Amino acid sequence: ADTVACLARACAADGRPLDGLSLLRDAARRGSPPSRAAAGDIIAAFAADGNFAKVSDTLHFMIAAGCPPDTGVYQGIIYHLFAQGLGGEALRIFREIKLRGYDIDRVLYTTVINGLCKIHRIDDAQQVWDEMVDKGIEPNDYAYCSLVHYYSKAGDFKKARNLYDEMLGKGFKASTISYNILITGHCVHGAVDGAFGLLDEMMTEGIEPDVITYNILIQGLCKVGKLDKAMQMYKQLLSSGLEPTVSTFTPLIDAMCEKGQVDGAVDLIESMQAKGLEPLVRSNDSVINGFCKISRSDEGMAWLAGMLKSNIKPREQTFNALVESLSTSGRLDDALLVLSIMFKVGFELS
RNA sequence: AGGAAUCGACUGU
Repeated sequence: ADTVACLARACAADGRPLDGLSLLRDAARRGSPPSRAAAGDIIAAFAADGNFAKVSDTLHFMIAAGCPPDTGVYQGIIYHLFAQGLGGEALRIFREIKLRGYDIDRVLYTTVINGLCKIHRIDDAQQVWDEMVDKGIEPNDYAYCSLVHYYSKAGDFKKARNLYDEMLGKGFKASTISYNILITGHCVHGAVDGAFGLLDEMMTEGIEPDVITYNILIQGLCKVGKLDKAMQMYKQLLSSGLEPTVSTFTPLIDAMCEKGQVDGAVDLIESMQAKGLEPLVRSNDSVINGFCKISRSDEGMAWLAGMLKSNIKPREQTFNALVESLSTSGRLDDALLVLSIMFKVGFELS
């Protein structure tokens, strides 16, 4: 029976929950009840795939086999429902298991609080928080961070900071993640000075920024047009030994193309590829738009050819910009060629 | 025991 459970969990981990479920069903038919852990893993795998019909099948199977799901199983389902924009269904299940007498633990409460924050239902989140506290469960750093994240993103830095300090007052330690949350809020609202103040603060406390910290700062700087400073942060990221990610480059490429520094953007794309990172489609669109903007539409067209060769489809507005740029620079034949490609991929001239 | 928090990705403007 342990072997069945082990194999079934391996199937779930490998993204083959259907195979895992058949194993458990066969075993149950031969008289051995499924393990909760294995069934739980299978349910989580179905939920991660958005296959909630199979989640429901597996739940019914567990109940019928005399092995009803525990709160951990429901936590996984609720988490994935929120993640896939099905918060209403998540809340319905949350209410239902409470009615059925399940004892809700801290992780499940926190999952619901976080899910509600993400869909901007802060009042409901607060209500669940209060319910948790009434039950004698103290919010931990995860729960605080969910609320801090909400207020931070909403631009209510005061409230975010108050909650953050309350968290510290309860003995939870500041971390790279908690600082990243505060820094994000400032960057989203263009308050880059505040963001850098927080960066100083964290480093003074001996908390090291990670690649996400840099990504947030770079994005914030690009947003307010401080491209030089953003590039400086990119270099600092490299010299501190961290590995950049796609999200490190995306705002830099965008901002450079926007400012007409298309050669710099192309260099960045080449550095990405040298590191094995593929730029987003959107970055390719930016390059073409950038070339058009600085009247180098021939290079924009060459970039388009490269995209098509790699089976990447530019946006409709990119085609339009290119057609316009080619025609104003007198390259009518090229403009018509691009136009024909545009129609072939199903786009219209604006 | 495991399962919950940060940039990003996807979709729209």
